[in-house]
Amino acid sequence: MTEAHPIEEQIRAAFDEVSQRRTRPRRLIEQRLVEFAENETNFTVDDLWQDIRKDDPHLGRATVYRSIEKLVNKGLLNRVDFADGTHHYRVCGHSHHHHLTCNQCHRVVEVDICLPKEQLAKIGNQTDFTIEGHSLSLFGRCSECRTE
Amino acid sequence: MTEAHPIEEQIRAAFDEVSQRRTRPRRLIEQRLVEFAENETNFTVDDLWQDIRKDDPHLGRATVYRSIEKLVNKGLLNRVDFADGTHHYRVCGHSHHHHLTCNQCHRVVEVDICLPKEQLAKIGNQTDFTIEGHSLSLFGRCSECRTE
DNA sequence: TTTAGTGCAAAGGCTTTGCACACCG
DNA sequence: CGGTGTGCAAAGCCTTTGCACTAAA
Repeated sequence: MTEAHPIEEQIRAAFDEVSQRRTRPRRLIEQRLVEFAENETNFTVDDLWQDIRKDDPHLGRATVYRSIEKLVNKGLLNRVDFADGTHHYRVCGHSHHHHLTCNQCHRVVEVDICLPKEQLAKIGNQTDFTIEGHSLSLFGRCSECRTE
Repeated sequence: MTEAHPIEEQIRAAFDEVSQRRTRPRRLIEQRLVEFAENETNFTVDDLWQDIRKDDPHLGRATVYRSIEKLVNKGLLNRVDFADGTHHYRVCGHSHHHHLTCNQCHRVVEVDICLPKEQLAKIGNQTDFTIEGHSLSLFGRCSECRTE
């Protein structure tokens, strides 16, 4: 667990880049995001809001939406769409990786699996597309949910 | 363009399995789906509804939602979530493949790229998950949009 | 005739927006 | 102080649901 730039700094830096004032709401959001990042937890907008409201019951839902939107654009947060139509987010500033989600408990782990570069290149040629990106999610069942 | 079971039959068969009556709305939906399938077009619920309303202005939106839901469960339709939060569908009864979508014109082509089996197995072991499925989408820019 | 399937409109979630106010710098 | 960022509530989407009615078998 050694990092040149701990996640805390990354989050703070991202916030600094998308805003000019260090307000109370943003500090609170920052706090939670650090926690979520450390636990590699995924969360919904509402999760985050409910969580923050324990500290500040007057903080508005819209504020949370507004912050999340900015951080997603900045690339710090990753949006994951579940099959049931709900949207989840996770802190994902760092290196390229993908997610494996448990179909039952929705636990997420990061995995370092990806498409072979040569295959991507081949597809690019075949289709005459410039490949700019991809999204990959694995689904399965974790050991705990399997034994239940 | 030769197929033992043309897409038309596949669609009809899927409908037959999820319902008991061959109603006018379903026939209309069927028709459009065949077109969409042939053109490999992706569509939203609303696209489909608007399209059908040209033939039958009284057909209800809810009916379209209800049919799509059944066909998705049946596996005939594939749901694709775009980054902007919109949901698209495409007819996809057949073999395993993934999609490459143009970021600009949203044209979709099917590609036969996938994760290496050995890698999937390795991930399963490392994480102690039973891998049950995956979703993979490629994004890029098609030749036409690139040259504009 | 029976009842699956439909159409309509209302209700439900989630998300965005408008606007006056608060508070950071 | 000045203007960014906030809170609130209203409005907007997309989607689902309840219910009386239509029409397929």
